[in-house]
Amino acid sequence: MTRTRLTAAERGEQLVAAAVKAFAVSGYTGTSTDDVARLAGVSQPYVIRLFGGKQRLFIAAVEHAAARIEQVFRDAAERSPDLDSLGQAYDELLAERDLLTLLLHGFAASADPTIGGAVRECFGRIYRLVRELTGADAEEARDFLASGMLLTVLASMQVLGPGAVPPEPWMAELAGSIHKSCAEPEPGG
Amino acid sequence: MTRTRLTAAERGEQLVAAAVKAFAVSGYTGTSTDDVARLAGVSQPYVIRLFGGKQRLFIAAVEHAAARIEQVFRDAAERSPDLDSLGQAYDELLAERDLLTLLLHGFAASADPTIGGAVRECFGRIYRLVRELTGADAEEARDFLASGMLLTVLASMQVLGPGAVPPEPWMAELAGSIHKSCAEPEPGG
DNA sequence: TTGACATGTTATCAGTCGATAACTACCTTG
DNA sequence: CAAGGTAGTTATCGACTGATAACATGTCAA
Repeated sequence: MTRTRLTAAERGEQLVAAAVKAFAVSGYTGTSTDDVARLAGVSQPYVIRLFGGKQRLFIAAVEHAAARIEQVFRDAAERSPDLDSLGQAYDELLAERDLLTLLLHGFAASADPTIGGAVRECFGRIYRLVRELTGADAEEARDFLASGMLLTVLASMQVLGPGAVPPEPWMAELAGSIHKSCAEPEPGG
Repeated sequence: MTRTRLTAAERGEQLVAAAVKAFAVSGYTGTSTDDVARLAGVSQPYVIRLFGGKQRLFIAAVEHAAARIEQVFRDAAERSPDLDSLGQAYDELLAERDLLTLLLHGFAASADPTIGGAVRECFGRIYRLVRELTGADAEEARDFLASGMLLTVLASMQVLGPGAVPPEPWMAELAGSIHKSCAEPEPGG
């Protein structure tokens, strides 16, 4: 029989994973701690006790998402330490839409000082990591992050990524011009 | 004596303006219809009756913000129909942070099908307008929107715009490299 | 003036939410 | 086995929210 009780650390990780999924759908205020609790199969008061409050759970989820992106970037840079490599890695992150949408909810929720502080720190860390891994200058890093933000927004709007909405012409145009710079050989060549 | 009663249309406009401000701070679920009502100086049930529900009020606010951006772009294109001109206009929109943050909340809330549909329509309309006004190709328009999304996120995070947080090094770097392409002469030259 | 419509309010409700308190069950260590 | 810490639950609460209903007030045309 499987273990019936987990350590607090294990349960915490499980809850953060559930929080990423739940908060990505409905945002900070729109998601109840009970939503997260049920997704992880525990009771709602236990979530509160483990994290000390809803806000801390949300911030933990945002930081988890940011850490995941950092990890993906590090892996990509290990293969090839340039912006193209990281860009390709970010494209693959579109498959994990929850991460990106959660971050977007975090950005939008920055009016709350505590959340804003945490979110800015995550963003700054990613910016510095991109420059450090690729040696890009400020302008190059800025363009890279700009593309990333557009992809993040499009993914959250379900214009890109798995389970995307039926494409309108403008969506196809936008998606088609993505990573033109990555120089895929023309189809049928 | 000033009129004590407004027409429904006038009150509606007033409420949409209040909704933009209120929803920008706390998002769709985090803002109560009573918040909006008090900001506009009317009772909460009246807001519901005028708009039919909270969701319709939110969508009206998002569409208002998008329409404002379209208007700013049209004005800019009338002066000079190129992307630099529109980019400069968008920079000035940073002063109206509410608009951009509200849109960001809208993007993030796209998991709701009704809101998602409205938000995607606004985004598509802006994309088409940019191409139409400037004659930009898909790739140019994409880069323009990407920069816009980064600016929107930075403004929402209070990294840019009025009342921004005390700048960290990475913020100064990101802000400093913005619109390098707009070719300001080097300082002290 | 009067009546009818449009503008707006107060009262109220059923549902939801985050958080606390108190209790229970499990597991390890001596 | 006993005991104490760890993991987890149920019960409950006060506050808040969106929406409805009923009522009140201002405005304009005939």
